Amino acid sequence: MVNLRLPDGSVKKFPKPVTGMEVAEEIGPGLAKAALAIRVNGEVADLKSQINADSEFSVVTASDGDALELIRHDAAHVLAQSVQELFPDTQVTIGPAIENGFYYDFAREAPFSSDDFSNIEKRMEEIVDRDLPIEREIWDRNKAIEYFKSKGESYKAELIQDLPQNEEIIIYKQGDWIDLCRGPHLPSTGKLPLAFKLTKIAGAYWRGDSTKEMLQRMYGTAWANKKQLANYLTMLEEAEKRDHRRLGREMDLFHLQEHAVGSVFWHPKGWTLYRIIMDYIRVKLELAGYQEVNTPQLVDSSLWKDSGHWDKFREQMFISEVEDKVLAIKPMNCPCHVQIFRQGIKSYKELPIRMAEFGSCHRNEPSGALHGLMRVRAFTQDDAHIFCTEDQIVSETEKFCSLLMEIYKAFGFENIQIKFSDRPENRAGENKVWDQAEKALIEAVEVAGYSYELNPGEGAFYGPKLEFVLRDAIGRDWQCGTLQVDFVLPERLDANYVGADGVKHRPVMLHRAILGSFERFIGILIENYAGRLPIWLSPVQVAVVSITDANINYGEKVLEEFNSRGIRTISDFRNEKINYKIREHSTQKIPVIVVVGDKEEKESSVSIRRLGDSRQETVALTDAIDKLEEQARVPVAW
RNA sequence: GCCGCCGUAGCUCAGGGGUAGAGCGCGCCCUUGGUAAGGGCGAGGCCGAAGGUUCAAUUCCUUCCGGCGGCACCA
Repeated sequence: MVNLRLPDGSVKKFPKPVTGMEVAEEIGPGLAKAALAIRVNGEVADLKSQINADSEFSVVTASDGDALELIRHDAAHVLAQSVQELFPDTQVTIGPAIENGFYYDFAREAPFSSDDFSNIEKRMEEIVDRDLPIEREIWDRNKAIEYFKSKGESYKAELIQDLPQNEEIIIYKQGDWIDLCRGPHLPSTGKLPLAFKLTKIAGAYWRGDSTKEMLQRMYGTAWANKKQLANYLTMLEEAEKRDHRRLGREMDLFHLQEHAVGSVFWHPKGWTLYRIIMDYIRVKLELAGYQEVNTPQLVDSSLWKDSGHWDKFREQMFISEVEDKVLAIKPMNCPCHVQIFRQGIKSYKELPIRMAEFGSCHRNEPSGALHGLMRVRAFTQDDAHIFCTEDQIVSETEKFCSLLMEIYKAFGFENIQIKFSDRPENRAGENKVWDQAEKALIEAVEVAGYSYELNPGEGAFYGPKLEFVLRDAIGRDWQCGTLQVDFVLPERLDANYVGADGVKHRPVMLHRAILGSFERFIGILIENYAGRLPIWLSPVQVAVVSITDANINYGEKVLEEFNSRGIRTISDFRNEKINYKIREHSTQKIPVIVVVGDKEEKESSVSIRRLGDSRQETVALTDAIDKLEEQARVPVAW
């Protein structure tokens, strides 16, 4: 007897083991037709799989959240079959479902091109039409290896060989096409909704290892229906419109050019934005008890050797040889901050010392990693190092976290996740020291009351770290802030303070940043707001626009009054129609357009129009200034 | 760094063995117009760089540089 509890709480009884399909048919023919798979005790399984014991049971249909993964995984298989039918010289490797779609990695001498997509998609649709049953089989390991070897599928054979000895070799068949796969799958290719599309072709290393050969990865997207597919494609277009590289040019914020690859040319408006953010952070840090410093760009290699960078980080450092010295452009600020700490004798009474620098750093990032403002070779961090005692780690962590949360909130980010990254392979310092540092940091974040997830092996070479990941308006995650506990560098660079006992002690160093780099953070801001920055961040806050030449004198007066109150205001008194000017300043994403015409001039008022809102409001000039001054102000807590 | 694609006017792009085109933008003129593009005229290009093939290269080939998409990397 098998008892199955259905989602509505009722129980179906079967005298002997049944397949998912049989249960679905028992419940109703409509459901049986819509069934794609089943869920037994929370695990998705093939419709044809047998249920031998009492279970929680439900049927997975296209509207089920788990259906998409099945659909995407099947789409990958159908893609692979299509490619092998059209291009028999292709070997298959792996092809999983991923967020929004799927990919399949192929090995083939000749490159595929996106021109091949329409043919491949057509063949995929044909295979769906053929409605091939998808059958699951368990094969003998050696037979499977022999089979794939005989077909010239060396990658598949390698995969099977590397599977743990006790693992079953599961094979899925659709028609005469066979793949090693864990499943589960749809019951037949005909169940795959015709709502997929190939999106891109790119290289990918075999087994994700850059020392191994490069395969050709074909990406696609797949959905439960055409409408979902269309929505997704629209969403991609929207995301492209908020690309900070495009908006940076359109809004005249910055540019990049090949004479300084990976470095930014900031234009006046972009630099204004940069400065607003920096000024804001500067005030916040001062209020939080930090002292700002500034340290050299070019530093002798001997310091980097002492700090450990020469060993662990040299590849990414720009080196300059002058006379008989080898200098490096600093990739980090920490060793320099230790030098400031080391000047004079420090007492425990001075700790914690919070040393901040808007530190300009250069790192020779791999060319393929560069990406607009998000990944550059020259950047400025909102960097600081807190020199403290071990006892102070917890309270400093708490203070830092609350400062960070407050600042993120001011920029409009409220969804923050914390990751804890522990010791990496390539590291400095004894294991004992790492034990100590990891324990201290975990304890600190727990006392501070934040939840976090583990990110094993991703710490900095000198210490474990917390990473603060913020989620933007369209759901993408960005790692910005960081807090790292470091027992290594103070040791290596011989930093010490005199304790209450009159003896020298090592301080602990907390490396921390909130924005990360200004460049990257500005990129994130632009994309998060799709260029429509909050008024306090807008490089130009107000445009004063005249209706006709007759209003220019009044317009000049309005402009002057706005600017004299610290509101960043430009004027547009050109001989153009008001529609034209509204459009232009709207596309420039200026948050407030102030229109002055005869009416406004006569009554000393202005008409205010806000970005994204076609309504207008006419208010007295003095009121307008008071109100906008208030709204345009930097949100510093006093 | 690796694989693939791409590089033509400020921007978006078309073209293609006989040294170039559109729209937008820009300049000038007309227009003085009340909330997302008024009209006319005009200027603007070493067709990424260097080599090669060819009577002839922006076009074909090679190399380099840069960009884009992934992969790897992000200490």
